[in-house]
Amino acid sequence: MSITIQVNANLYLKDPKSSDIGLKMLKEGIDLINVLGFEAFTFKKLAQNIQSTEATIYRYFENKHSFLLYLINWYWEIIAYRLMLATANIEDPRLKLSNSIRVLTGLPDPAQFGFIAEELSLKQLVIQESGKALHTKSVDEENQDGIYLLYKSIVSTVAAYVKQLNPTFPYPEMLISTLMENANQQRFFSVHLPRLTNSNPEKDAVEAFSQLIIQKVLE
Amino acid sequence: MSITIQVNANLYLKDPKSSDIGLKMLKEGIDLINVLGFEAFTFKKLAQNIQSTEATIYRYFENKHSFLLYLINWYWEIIAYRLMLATANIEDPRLKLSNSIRVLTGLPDPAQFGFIAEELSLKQLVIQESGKALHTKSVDEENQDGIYLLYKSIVSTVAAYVKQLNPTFPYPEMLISTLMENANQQRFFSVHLPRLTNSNPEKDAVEAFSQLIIQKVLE
DNA sequence: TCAATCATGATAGTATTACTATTATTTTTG
DNA sequence: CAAAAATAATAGTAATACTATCATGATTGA
Repeated sequence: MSITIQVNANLYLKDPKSSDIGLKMLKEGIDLINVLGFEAFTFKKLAQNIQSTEATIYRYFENKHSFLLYLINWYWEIIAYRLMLATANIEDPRLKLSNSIRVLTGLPDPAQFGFIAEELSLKQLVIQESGKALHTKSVDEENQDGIYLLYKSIVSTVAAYVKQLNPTFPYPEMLISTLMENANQQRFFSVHLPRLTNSNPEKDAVEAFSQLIIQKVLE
Repeated sequence: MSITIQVNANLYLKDPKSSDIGLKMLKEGIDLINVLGFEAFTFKKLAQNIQSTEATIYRYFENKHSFLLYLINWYWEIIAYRLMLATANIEDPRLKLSNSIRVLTGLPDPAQFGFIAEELSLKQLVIQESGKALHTKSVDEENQDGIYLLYKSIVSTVAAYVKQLNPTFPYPEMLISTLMENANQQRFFSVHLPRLTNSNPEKDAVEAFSQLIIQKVLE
């Protein structure tokens, strides 16, 4: 089975998944950003890496920033897809929620993944760079263009399970967005500033922490 | 009473608090970054704003990135100072912790502030830009230079109260760094992506949420 | 199969940025 | 008041984030 995940059309000028060279841009782009960091990443370097030219890349993406947003949205699409799978045919809201928290904050199950090839390197990229995509003067404009619809719908879906379990809990969206964002933050800490966390790459504790919070807060 | 808060000496070439023009750099720099966003902020623009030159600013700060780190560290110094005040002469660890959470996640008490003039605009800057300062390829180097010592000591101090209250809780540092980072994140959401949160600028709920988490998790 | 269209490549160019360097002028201080 | 230090003025550089132009190769549809 092979799955192609579609990304919001406002994020590209020409669909990169519609051509070989576009696919190369995505694949090599992810790796290059992971190696160089987003600041040092340039379309020129990417063009060299895929034996193409800056002009060609600019025909697919308006600019560097859009390219990053595209990749992050792609990641969210994967998460949304996994979320759907993980909650399908489950009635118990408690289980629905706990499966969702696994998808949002856990590490991808090695037994399961592989069929979305870029998932791991994309996750790496999101951990390192997603903060930069959001915290710009252009958030509001991008929000208007619907760039964050998917992100909001993920939070809203999972927050609904929270409401089901505990209708009087006053902060369902805040609880979910906290745990979601925090998962990336803690994994960044665990590599670079380990004193700020109790998780580490050998024994990842981010999901356990998140499940604990959920359980304690809603019990 | 007037308080001057000292910032880590690795963050500047020449102490900006030691001269008039240096102080202007800080004051105008904060405002300019808040207006333009860090990406569009340049030393040239700052120089124009303070009737000085790029060269002069470069004698105080190695580069734009260091300037941002300086400002964020200054904010942490203020927080550390407030933390010290808020926990002085208190024995009960429960109260110590709850006062600490107020300092880390609450809004500054209008009755109290004013004596550190830049506090409000600095907080604004931290909410918008602090993610960018951390998520760079140079984190590890900066960490080696001791840039994050203060941040780590804040987390460690408050985590110690958590341990006192509940010695078997397995994630004290993670709990505190989660709530600390989240406070900025949620306030960003409340302005730009309100569907992701249950706090809003009119009725800020970030501290209440944080205190609730603490209470539920440690009870 | 051939022309038209389209995607890409090659190359050049521009304004801005993030600095560095040099020298002149002003301010501070002993 | 002289020497030292700080700042201003100005110029310059390599890199970046694009835009523009035109040639070439591939695709397609009549």
